[in-house]
Amino acid sequence: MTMRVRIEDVAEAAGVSMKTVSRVLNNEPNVSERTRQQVEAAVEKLNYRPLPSARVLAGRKSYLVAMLFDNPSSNYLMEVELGVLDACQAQHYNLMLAPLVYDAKNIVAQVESLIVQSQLDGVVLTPPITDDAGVLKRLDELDIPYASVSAKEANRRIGVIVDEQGAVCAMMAHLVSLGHRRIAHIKGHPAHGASNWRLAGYREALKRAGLRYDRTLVVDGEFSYASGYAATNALLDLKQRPTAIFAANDDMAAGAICAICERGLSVPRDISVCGFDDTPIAHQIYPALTTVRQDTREMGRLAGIELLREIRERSSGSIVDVPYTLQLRRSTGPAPTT
Amino acid sequence: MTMRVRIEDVAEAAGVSMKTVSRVLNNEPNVSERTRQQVEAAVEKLNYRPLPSARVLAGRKSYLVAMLFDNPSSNYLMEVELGVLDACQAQHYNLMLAPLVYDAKNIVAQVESLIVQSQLDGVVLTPPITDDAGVLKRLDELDIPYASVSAKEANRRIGVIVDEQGAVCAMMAHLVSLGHRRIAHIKGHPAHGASNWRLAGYREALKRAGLRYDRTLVVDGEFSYASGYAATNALLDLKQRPTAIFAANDDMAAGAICAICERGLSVPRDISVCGFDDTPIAHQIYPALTTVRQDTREMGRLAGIELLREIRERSSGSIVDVPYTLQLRRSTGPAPTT
DNA sequence: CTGTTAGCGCCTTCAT
DNA sequence: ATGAAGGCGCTAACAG
Repeated sequence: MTMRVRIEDVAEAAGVSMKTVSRVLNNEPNVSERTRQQVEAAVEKLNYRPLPSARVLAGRKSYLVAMLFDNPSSNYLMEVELGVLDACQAQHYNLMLAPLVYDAKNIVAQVESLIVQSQLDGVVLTPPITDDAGVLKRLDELDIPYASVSAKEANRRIGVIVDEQGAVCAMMAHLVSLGHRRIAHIKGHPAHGASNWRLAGYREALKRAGLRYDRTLVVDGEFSYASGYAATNALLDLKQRPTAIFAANDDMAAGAICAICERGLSVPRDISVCGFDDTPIAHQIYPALTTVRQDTREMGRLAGIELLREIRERSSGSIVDVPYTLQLRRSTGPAPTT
Repeated sequence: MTMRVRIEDVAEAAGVSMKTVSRVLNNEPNVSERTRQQVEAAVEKLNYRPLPSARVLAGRKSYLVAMLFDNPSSNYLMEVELGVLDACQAQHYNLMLAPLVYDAKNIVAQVESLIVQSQLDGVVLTPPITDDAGVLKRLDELDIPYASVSAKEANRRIGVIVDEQGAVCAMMAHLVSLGHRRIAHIKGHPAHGASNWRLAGYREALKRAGLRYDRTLVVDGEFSYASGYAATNALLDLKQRPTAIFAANDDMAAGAICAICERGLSVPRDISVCGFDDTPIAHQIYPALTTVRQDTREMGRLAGIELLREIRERSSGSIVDVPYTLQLRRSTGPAPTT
């Protein structure tokens, strides 16, 4: 039975006092570089990790942050979570997962109770909670630092974003270069800011390409496979079908491909399809999906880093812009010649 | 800004010692009924709530359990995690996520350090850590309660299982009833017990159907999409192709479908494909995948419940058998008539 | 720059 | 049945 390694043991191993070890652990100033390295070596060697309860009890901080999310079963959130976890572990913070039931009626109360009961030092917000005015207001009132992942423009203070509108424009340009002129768009869930940006990018791209905006080609969706499937069936019933479909996320694009195949049509020969996110499903369907990749895990990590920075030193967290990349795969091809 | 109410304040208000208040709070014996009521009244009046950190630091329990896992980006684990979270929240325990690098060399040390440093009250094990003899041995030595999700038979003490062999047999019977005689199997990752059960079920089913075991029809895989794709290409290169492919999980089945489509063949007209797990991808690919469904979230929840039961009262946790169901979808059909 | 001395709020052990 | 003293592991405040 191994005994727990305490700060005292690290101090002894490094030949310094407990307090000096504590300084190093908390990135406090007034430690010489040499001493810092000695302490870090000892921490590494003994594999020391501070006991959260003791820190909380002695100090004023809880070293606990939570990630707030709504729809728990999405690949997107899983990836973000792992990234946030990376950031927290690197700085010896604990991460609490807070699955919320996104119900406008009591969401604010849920959040407040969570923060007070658990003594949270800060929270990471994910869509669509990033854009709930009530939650944001209460967070400000409680003076709790928070970082948002892909918040709407108006709500951005600290966190990460991707230039989604630019990404959509770039993807649309690709479709246009393939000869497509009738390009449809399946919108995302209206509560998510991403839905707006992606739609904005779609319209912007049409304008740049000199194509007119045809509202019959823009249909509602809600980010789910089923909604993409339904939306595509509506598009296929049109007198004049689109030659390409840009779905606001991969799941809906997968649903679109299914609907197209079921009618005996071929992707991309008859209709090209592209998505957004580059979730695992993108390369696990046939044909592999052309999509926009955003590094969600990295986004989570950066959001975590900015949050912790803000917690450590107020007003020092910022917005980080994470680059996107186009993943051109088999689901897009030249427009059919009519 | 009010000062925090401490146990001392309650003691004073009730006219007793701190320890007596503590006894009442923890339902310990040796408190007269009259005293108990006085204390409870004081607690109520002052709206006192014990501070978790202080409790953990002073006591021996941490109210913290961890879920150990290896491959973080799998739908399977995400679901299990949510289930475990359900169980923990219901009993006011905290869940810590422990992504491990499964490297036989230091996995035991990683686990030990995690447990000791974080003062874990128990852990939930997921495959393949469930079957790492070194880890299990050390867990027993440390006398740390643990619950396993789908452990190998020999390692089952507390946790949840599914009759995977029976499930595979049932699915195979379905294929046989569709007229298939040349049925291939893509094996799972060798370190996972599930791979063995599924292979065993495959052989068992062949025997029951009076079909001979043809080793050229059984190929290696490792649960990844890419491995399913590669394995299927090998099968399609055979002089005598299979008419059905049973992949040990859904990701590999998706890879199989892709490989088949790429050769211009059709699923299920030329070849039927089925998988295992019923992860989201199963109904997000075309054609929708016939597969075995196991309720992974429920499995996580039950594993959490059994673990907490064991923590509360030793030797009271047990093994729970979770039922499976066959999901018959479009990827399987009648065997082609030769 | 570094070390010493007190606790943080609660539970444990050992008295009474 | 109850209480007093001591410490859990860490950090804040104050020395040097």
